[in-house]
Parts: sequence; structure tokens; C-alpha cells
Amino acid sequence: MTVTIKDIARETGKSITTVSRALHDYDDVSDSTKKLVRETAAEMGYTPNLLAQRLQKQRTETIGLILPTFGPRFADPFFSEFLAGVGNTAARYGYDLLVSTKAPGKEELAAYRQKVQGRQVDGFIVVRTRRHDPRIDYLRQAGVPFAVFGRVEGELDFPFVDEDGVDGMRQVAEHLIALGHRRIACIAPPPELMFAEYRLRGVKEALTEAELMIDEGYCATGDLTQHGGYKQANVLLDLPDPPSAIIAANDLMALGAMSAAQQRGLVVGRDIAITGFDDTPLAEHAHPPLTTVHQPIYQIGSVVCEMLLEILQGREPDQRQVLLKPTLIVRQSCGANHSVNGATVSIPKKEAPYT
Amino acid sequence: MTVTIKDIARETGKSITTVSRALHDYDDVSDSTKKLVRETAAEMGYTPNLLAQRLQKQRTETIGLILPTFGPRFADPFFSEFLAGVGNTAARYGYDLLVSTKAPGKEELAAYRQKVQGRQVDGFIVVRTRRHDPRIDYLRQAGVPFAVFGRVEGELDFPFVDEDGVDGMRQVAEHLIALGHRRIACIAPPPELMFAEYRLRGVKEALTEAELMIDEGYCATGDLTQHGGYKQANVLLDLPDPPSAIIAANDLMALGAMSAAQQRGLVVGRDIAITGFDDTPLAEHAHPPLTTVHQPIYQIGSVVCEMLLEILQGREPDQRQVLLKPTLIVRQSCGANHSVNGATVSIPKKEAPYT
DNA sequence: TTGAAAGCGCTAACAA
DNA sequence: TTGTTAGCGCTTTCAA
Repeated sequence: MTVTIKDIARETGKSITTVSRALHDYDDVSDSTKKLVRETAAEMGYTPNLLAQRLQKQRTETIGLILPTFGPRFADPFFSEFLAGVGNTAARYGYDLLVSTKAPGKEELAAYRQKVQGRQVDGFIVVRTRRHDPRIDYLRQAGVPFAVFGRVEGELDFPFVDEDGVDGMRQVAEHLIALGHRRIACIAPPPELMFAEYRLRGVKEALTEAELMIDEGYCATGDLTQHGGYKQANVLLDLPDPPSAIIAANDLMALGAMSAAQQRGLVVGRDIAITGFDDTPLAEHAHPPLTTVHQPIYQIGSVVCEMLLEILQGREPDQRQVLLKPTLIVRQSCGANHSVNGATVSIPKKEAPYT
Repeated sequence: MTVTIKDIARETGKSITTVSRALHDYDDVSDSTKKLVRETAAEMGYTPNLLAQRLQKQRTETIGLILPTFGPRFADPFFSEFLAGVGNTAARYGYDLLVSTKAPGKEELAAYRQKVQGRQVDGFIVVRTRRHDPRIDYLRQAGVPFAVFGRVEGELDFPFVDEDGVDGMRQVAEHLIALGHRRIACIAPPPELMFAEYRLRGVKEALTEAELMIDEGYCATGDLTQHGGYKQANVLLDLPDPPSAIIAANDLMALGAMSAAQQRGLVVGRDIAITGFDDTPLAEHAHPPLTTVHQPIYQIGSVVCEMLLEILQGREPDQRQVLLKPTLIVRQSCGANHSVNGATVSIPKKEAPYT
């Protein structure tokens, strides 16, 4: 049924060994036999059985990616692009990508173990790091190669790519402060996520420098979904002294916050400023378009995958730890400018909308 | 380094065969040896080498999923949820998921071939079908098991799950007609996609029944992204006699269309009706919330995966061909109702906004 | 330049 | 109830 190396051997009258070496272009095989072997292989439609090759080589040429899902409805515009970055890079190196989805927790860790011990992957890509990340602890201790999108608290002795969340959020907060905002609230990510720390810190640093009060009541925590952003924005807007600007920790929550504000009849970009983080395609086409921080997510996927692959091939990656400087993308949701059909018009802006 | 069955054999003084059978709970092994073997296996931290098992069994216990990407920026809120549905189901059956991303075309087909011939997968899940789908032709001809999300033109002799796009779009169009709309335009998907056919047909059937003219100029084609929806909506709105309602073929394009309309100062849900398809979480939190057709994407992923797995295990799936009846989700973007903080209020609606 | 033989880790037919 | 043996498809010493 399927053609094996043995069939080619029989067909050409050569030995299995010779066929194998001919196919791999060893230089101790005569050109004539090489030619013969290759031609018959092609004729017979031979393709190597990767399983057998891998068993022999003790390498799987597969990298694992276990996506942490939160809740059943896992519609993240973020991960699909990341996945494409990782996948395309892996394919370029001839590697396969083994993907699964698991909510953070025991089962998740078990999935890592299982893939390692079943020798199904050569290494892992880890995403969405937690402050103390059991996945990284495990991989480190087990000696399994891995590369990470994100950082953790404590020892950063592993290869990673991350965006500089502190810097990104500083830019956002400084921008809002420059626009005259004084009552700036934020919707933070779940605190166990490492990037929550950075993004929050960026906001706080900017506020402190501007000598603005940091009110704990102004800092809500959302679950990174639109719904979460919506709920938390409502909490903030219900405060006796509501904020004039809301910094959401990601685009999805910003969108939710926008819809909460709009439902109250507020005009986003005039009555209230709202900003996001990630610059997903959603941000550009939101209404109004969302001011946010750009994160080259496809590239990040690509680079983190490349790091891992270099390591797996025994090479030293160009850079082992990459911290990307993010770019602030100013659109209309913060009221800084308002572009209609390409023209930029400024919008009447109140200094302190609610006072 | 890693523990194999041989190590256990040596340790227990049993033969390799006995160990293997003990671990698999064969009933021709004495309880005492079973116990002994299992305990030592556990002690030594044994986990089977799946590669070896699979080579022997000639089954990979892996299913392939090659995502067709369109353009570099592939942020699809749709696929991640689908992926979760497929992935979780596969995991439940003990199957792995091999994922890659390829733009439709030669390389894509080559990827299928390579995975089949390298015996890396037992079967495939195919998504986003084209009218004449070379992937399905190939898999059919190669005798590789597969299950499909979507249908194709011609012979439907394979297992699939699909939503009834005709019905879904009929519901949308009929709803708009009932609301008094007479100038209904649509932004269709790329025509090579099979679901374009169904969704378009649904619209046309409803319009024909209502004895409304179907103007070719009223049917734009978008690339399923927000940007595409934005561009095409602008084309439609620039017409001398612009539509009073725009039916977009998916949520993303609907969102883009909304932002185009809003940029012109139109109030969506009052001056113009806009509808989507998919009911991604984006729809619910759009501003205004988007009237759309619900598609249980997680479930679809789960069911299509289950079908394939049943087939791979030699069983007959419960249902081989599933056509889901979609549900119309009426929100505010079509002007039918307008819900504020849970209360439903009707909005003044113009019969023919532009006349 | 080529081939025989061992072995990657496992399963399964067969014999004992 | 257990062990011997062969073999999945391949790579790689080692000898010829």
C-alpha cells in the first residue's frame, strides 16, 4: 500500500542501507546509484515515514503549544494571529506544531507532562505567563527546551520575547495626562497574570510623576473579555466622582468599556477617553477608532518560535531575551484627534467632563 | 535517562512482553505480576513512548487541522473558538491535534499531502470550504478519513457539519423587510467560498418573495475582515440611491460597515440597519449591539471532531451530516429594538431614510 | 562503494 | 500464565 524504503531496495536491487544513504545524499554512494534510487523513489511515490524516522532519531521535530483558555467561549483575536506567526515559522524549519487548549490549572500542567513524557514534542512555547508560573517551573526542572512569550517574577533565565508593558502604558497615561485628564481610571488584567503587573506599573508611574492621586477605587480588574470591560466600566462610571478617562489593559476590554459608556449616552472621545492595548484589527475599526498600544503579535509569535527552534537545533539564538518597545497608536477614542475621511479635525474637549 | 519497558522488565525480572501486557491489563497476566509491574512502573516513573507505540500500531492518534489564512494579519475571533472546540474534544478521546496555517493554494495542498504521506495524522478536519475544494478532492481520492465544517458543490458524500446559511440569511432579510426596509444591500463573502453561495441565496430568496428588486449594484463583495466591510459599505453608501439596510455576510464585515456608516454621521439602528452573521462575542458588545445570526462555533468544532474520531475508531458516527438551523439574534443595529440597561425601548425608524 | 546487522521502544502472534 | 520471536520503517555503526 504505502511505499517504504524496503520496496525501493527490492526494486533497485540495492540494500536498504544504500537506499537510505542515497536518499540522504551521503557522499559514499556512487552517483549512478544515487540517481537510480532517487528516480525509483520518485516513481514509486515514496515519502519517508516520519514516525519511524523520529523514533530512530529520538527527535520529534514537533513543538508544543498549549493555549490557556479562560471560560468556554474562547474567542481571542489575539491568539489566532500569534498562532499563525508560530505556525508559519515552525513550518519553515520543517517542524510541526502540536496544539491544545487547556484552562490554567492541574490539567494544564498534566498536559505538559504528558507531551513531554510521551516524547511527543521537542520543546514548548509558553504563552500568557503567570507571576509564578508552574509551567515554567516544570519545564525548567524537567530540562525541556522552551521559549516564552512573557516574563515571570523572579529568575528570568529562560529565552523570552515580551513587550515592554510598563513603557507602553506609560505612553498611554502620559498621553491622557497631556490631554488634560486628571481623573484616570483603569481596568487591569487579572493580577495573577504577569503582564498585569507591568501594565499597571506603567500607569502608576506616569500618574505619580504627574503628581496625580492614585485612587484604589479607580482601579478595577477585568477578565480581558469585552464583557468584563463592559461590567467594570459600569462600576467605574457609577462612582460618585467618575473618571474622565479609562485605560483598559487590552483592546477587548476597551471595546466593552466603550459600549458601556455609549450606552449611557456618553460620546467616547469627547465626554470620556478610553484606551486599549494590543492594537488588534478590532481597534482600528471600532467606533470611534481605539487609541491603543501596538503589539506586533504575528512577529512575536514568529520570533519566539525561532528562538526555540534555534535552541532545538543546538544553535545559540541571535537574541535570547527580547523586550519590544511598544508604539502608542493615537486614534479617536481618547479625543486627541478625530479623523474623518482622512482629514484630521479636532473635537471639542472638556477638561473635566463631570465636574 | 528515560524509563522504557525494558527497564521495567529488567527490574521486575519479567519479560518485555509480560510487562507490556501487564500494563495494558491483558487478562492472561496474573494479578500478582500485574501489580508488581504496575508498581515498579509507577516507581520508576514510566510513561510509554508514543512514537514507538504509534509506529507499531500504525496509527498516529493525531488529527490534522490546516487553517486557511487570508493575508498576514490573521486575527479571526472565529477560529480560536473553533479550535478550542476541536482541541478539547480531541483531547477527550486521547488524540492530538496537529495545526498549521496556510493560505489557500498549492502550498496548502502540499501540506495536506506531506502530513498524509509522512503518516503524521490519521485524518483531517477541513474548514472554510471552497465551491470546488481541492482539499476534499485530494483526501477523498487518497482515502484519508476526514470531516468537514462546511459543504461543497457537487457530491456531498462526506461527513460534515454546516449551518444552514440559506435559512439564516432568509431570517435576516425577512426581518429587515418586515421592518419596512426596501432598499437592502449586502456585502457578500468571496464567491469562491461555499458559504457565500448559501448566504447570498438566503437573501435573494427572501427579497424575491417580497417582490423586491435585486439590484446587482447592491451586492458588494468583501474579504470577511472589518476593513473589507468598511470599504464595501462606503461603496454602497456612495451610491446615488444608497441602501437603508446592509446585510453583511459576517460579523467582522458588519462591524466595518457600521464604522463606515458612523463615520458619515449616520446613526446605526436609526438611519441605517446593519446586520452580521456568526454572533461572535464582538457582536454583543458592538455599539450598537449587532443583530446577527448565531452560530454555535465551539459546538460545531466539537461535533465535527467527534465525527472524525468516531470514524477513525471504526465506528459509525451518530450523524454523518449535520445541518444546523441558525437562530436570528435581534439586537439594536437593525433598529428593531433598542435595549438600555435591560429595558427595551423602540427607536424612531424612518421607512426610507434617504428618499 | 556497498551490505549485514543492530537497534530506536513498542506490540502481538505463537509456542511453551 | 509467561517468554521467544518477529517486526513496524528507519538510521547508523561496522565490516567487507
